[in-house]
Amino acid sequence: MSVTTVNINEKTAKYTVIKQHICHKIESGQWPQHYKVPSENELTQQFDVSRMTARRALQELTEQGILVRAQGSGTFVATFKSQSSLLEIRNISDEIHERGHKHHAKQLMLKSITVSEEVAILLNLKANEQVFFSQVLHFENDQPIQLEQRYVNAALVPEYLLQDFTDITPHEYLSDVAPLTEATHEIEAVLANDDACQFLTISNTEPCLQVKRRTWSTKGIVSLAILTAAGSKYRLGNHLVF
Amino acid sequence: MSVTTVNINEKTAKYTVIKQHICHKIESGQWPQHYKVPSENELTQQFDVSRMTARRALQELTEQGILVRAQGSGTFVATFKSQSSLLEIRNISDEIHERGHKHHAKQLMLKSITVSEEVAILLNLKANEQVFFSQVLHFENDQPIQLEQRYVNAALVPEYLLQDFTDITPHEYLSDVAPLTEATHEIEAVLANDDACQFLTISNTEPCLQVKRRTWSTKGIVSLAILTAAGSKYRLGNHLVF
DNA sequence: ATGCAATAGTTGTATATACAACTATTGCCA
DNA sequence: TGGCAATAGTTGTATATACAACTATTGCAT
Repeated sequence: MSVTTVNINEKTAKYTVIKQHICHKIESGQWPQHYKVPSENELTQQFDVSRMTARRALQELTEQGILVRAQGSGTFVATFKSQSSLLEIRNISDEIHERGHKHHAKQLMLKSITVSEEVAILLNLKANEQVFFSQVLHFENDQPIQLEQRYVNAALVPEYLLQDFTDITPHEYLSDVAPLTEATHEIEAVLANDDACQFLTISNTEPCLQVKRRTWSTKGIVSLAILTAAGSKYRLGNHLVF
Repeated sequence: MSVTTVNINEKTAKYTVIKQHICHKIESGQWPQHYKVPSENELTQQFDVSRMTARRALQELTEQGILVRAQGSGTFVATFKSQSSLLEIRNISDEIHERGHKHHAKQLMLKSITVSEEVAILLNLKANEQVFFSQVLHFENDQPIQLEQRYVNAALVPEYLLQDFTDITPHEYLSDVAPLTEATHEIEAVLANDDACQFLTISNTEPCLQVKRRTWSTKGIVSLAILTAAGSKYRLGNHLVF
């Protein structure tokens, strides 16, 4: 006769127990910064597990930035002084959807082709290379909230201007065409220029949040987006939107 | 006689080879979103490795958000449409040091104790709970660049006002006293108030970048910091500073 | 045809083992 | 004492194995 046992309580894996034990030591102050934590072999004995299990606990805590490992030397509590936080930069339509079921609309204002030298420098291109430009105004509940001005490397995304961006945002289109990219950002507080004032229906004395976002693929820079939002209209939470 | 062989080229571990292979398939578009990637057993055969090695490759790509795994079903290419980027929020002294060996100074402007109801609400405290306040001006090369106004939960950090912050910043002190915390942020573009204008030596029409940062420990909210920087003076790179 | 049990396939956890690569210490020899 | 080789200890990579947990399909009995 066989009996099937069912775990009602959440099973806690062995490596999780070890992780919690180590976290507790650090949180309670017993293990200060740079403290040498028990080696894999020591944990193996203390918790009566295999070395691979002890290793997994140390490994995952290292990935979380709580421990630091050095081959040949040992594992140590990381310095948490210069612990840095992260701010998420998100897709604007995702953002608006999650902030309550508000309506997100967008309006394409302008599409053009440029060969300007200034713009080429912004994109790290040569002066004679083609750049596409698009200007999209994003709405939330019929209120304009963000102006998106985007320069796109024509060589990498030749069909960019053929899109009309009614179904997807420029960001979504580029993510499809040139996936697995990296991005760098600059954030500034600025006064909007005349165009932006008009589109966002604000006065030219109102401070705006401006994010410049450069995205890269393995073949080079894909686009530079300049997003401008009126500071008082669009307060950002734990993340910026794009 | 024994011969020692030395690897001149960087050794590439087997699991790394598998990771690169998978990444290539995805980057080149051969494996689209939601594509079912080979199972651990299949990879084991294809690459002539053990299952644990194949597993490690899938595991690490999952941690990077490139794959998604479902027990019992399989491993799939993740959706990269709403891929979100991250903006790092860093310690201000670290930041200045790394931007070239510029000098970072700070000047403590004010320390006080408050029991104001407004402030208590900001910190999610009851109206009668004590709050400390500090105001520190940060300099880079003798130029004021950031004003840091900070409200601190007195119950959690009773000795906050005893510090004079000549050696460490308030942020560093709090990180020591209440480590392993989480934080939420709000970013706004604002016009500086009169105090801030005076300290930062800017006019009251100049837009400023303002970050509100709430830090939490397991015992509750620790502090609310309001950091104000003149937009034109302090353009932020890939990270905000604190 | 419907419902249900058995089954094959997949990922998750855990162990035992072996060797490689690196570090710090020990101890010997000059 | 100074320099160097041997050694012990630590983390990194890799394999083989076993079983648990979950999912989707297959196939049988009603």
